[in-house]
Amino acid sequence: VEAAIRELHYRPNAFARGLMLRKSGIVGLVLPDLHGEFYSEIIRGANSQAREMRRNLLVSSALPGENAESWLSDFGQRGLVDGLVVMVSDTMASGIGATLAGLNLPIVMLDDEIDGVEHDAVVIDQRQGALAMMRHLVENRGAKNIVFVGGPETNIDTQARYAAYCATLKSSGLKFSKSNVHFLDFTYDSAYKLALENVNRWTGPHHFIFAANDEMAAGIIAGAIAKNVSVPGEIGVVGFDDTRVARMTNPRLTTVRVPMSRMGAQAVELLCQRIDDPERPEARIALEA
Amino acid sequence: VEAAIRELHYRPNAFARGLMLRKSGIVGLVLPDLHGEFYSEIIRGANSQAREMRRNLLVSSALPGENAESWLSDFGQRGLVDGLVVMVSDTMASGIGATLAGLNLPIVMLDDEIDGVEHDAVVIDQRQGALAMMRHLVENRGAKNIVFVGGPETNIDTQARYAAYCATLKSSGLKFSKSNVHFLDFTYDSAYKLALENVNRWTGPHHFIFAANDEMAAGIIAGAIAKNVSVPGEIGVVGFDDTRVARMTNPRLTTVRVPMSRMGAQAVELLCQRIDDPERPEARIALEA
DNA sequence: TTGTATGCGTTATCAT
DNA sequence: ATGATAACGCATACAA
Repeated sequence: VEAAIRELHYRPNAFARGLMLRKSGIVGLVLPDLHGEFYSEIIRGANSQAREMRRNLLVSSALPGENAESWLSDFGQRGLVDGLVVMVSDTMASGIGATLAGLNLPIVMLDDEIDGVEHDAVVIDQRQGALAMMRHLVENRGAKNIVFVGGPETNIDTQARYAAYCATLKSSGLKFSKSNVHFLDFTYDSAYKLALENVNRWTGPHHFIFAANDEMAAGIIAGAIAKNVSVPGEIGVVGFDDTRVARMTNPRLTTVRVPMSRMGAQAVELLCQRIDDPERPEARIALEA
Repeated sequence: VEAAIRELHYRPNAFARGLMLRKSGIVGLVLPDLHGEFYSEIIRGANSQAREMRRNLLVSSALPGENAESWLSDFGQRGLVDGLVVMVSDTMASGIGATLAGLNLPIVMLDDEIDGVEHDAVVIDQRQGALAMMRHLVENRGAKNIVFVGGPETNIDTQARYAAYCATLKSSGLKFSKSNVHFLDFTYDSAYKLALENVNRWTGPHHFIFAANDEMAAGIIAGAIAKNVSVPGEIGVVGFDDTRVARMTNPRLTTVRVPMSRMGAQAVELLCQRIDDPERPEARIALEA
């Protein structure tokens, strides 16, 4: 038989197999967006772990203006994937939770959780990371004034980092000012523009800018330099994520390392474990920033 | 019937459907690597086009040290995917061609072609782009000496860009020197190191460095600055790809735009067209750099 | 241990 | 036009 298999190049048919086993060997990875190094690294980690687990990886991100929920439920119920790794990121998209619950599929949430539904999760301890950064600015660098530049206000990462920002200001007796808080879109260009308009107001001894990702931090640095403001001489800028851009700014960026590819890998590992053993208790892995 | 479908949340089973139709609605995207913005943008374009065509996208990249060919043939013959978009990039991996031919699946090659096998292709006119850049340096900037910093010597993009480099030197009467050619690995860090060691030798009036991607160009600029060499004062540096880093260097990088996400999108479109109509004549789309 | 038959959920074919 | 049934390729339960 083995000889015949080789001779005829026999390969079991995936559909017939799936029909009996109710398994495809495919795990889905659903991301809110595919732009930038953050998502790219998650895919890379997920791919590598999927290969390790002998699974295939189906990647998908909703197009802007598309009804992600109806697509997701349709897609999930056709049985093509054995489970899903889902990242939502936007706190406005609360309907997704109910949709996922209705799928009756193993789900691993990335960087988020949904109530009332059994699912595994991989989260990054962002609060701790953001607190560490803020503490660093206040305690080691004697920060007197810190500007916060976030992504969209409804973004879950922005919220976590903003909360740590507020908490640290309070606990260290620094004054909070609404005019020190800006919500952008995580891009270099918008941060660059913001810096052009505001950097003169921002500068001062022991003044810092805490950007919610590295790309915006890089944009702010470039904007400051364009306005002849010296970084870190007249103002300090720090970022978040530790993407490759953090090594490319001049000076190199102080940032918070987020294990992006590990997130993807861990999520896929958790998912495959649960597919193999549906009875396993819920797991929630927190990765350190 | 329609009412019952809604009431019971009926969804056709993907396996049973695939068994009859011999179609899964899944297209595969096989990349040599998932590192960096280049591949990330290809995935983004492919995803967006796949959604448009109501297909799902399976992404995969071989792990280092893995036998990609046996995996590919096994995978392709199980019938899970309706077709493949394949990027190889390394001219050493010539065995892949025969493997793909044996699959008897619709194939779209990215940035490459394989002989003796019918397949569609999406290529970037790199030669033209690299020639344009070289001509710009020679004609508009009066370049007298140009250093070439490529990726791996077996990389297909490196070869195309290197060929244009050599051709332009020849046609414009500049002297070629083996010591002006370096093959690295496309990363910032290795280019940074290379610059630290060589930048003093490189500087001079009308001296330029032509890096085969933006990341290495950024690394070279940073290395030069670290050695107190002014860019572009004492030496000019140009890149390739027009990734986001090109906007982040200071000064902004002169580079060649490569429509990465368009590549991914075009490839998926071509693939789906062929899946729907196997008789369609071979297509080969060249995108301008 | 070896061989045979049934069912998985569809689509397609054929008889009504 | 409508309804019954075979076939897709495999895994599994059962008979030999």
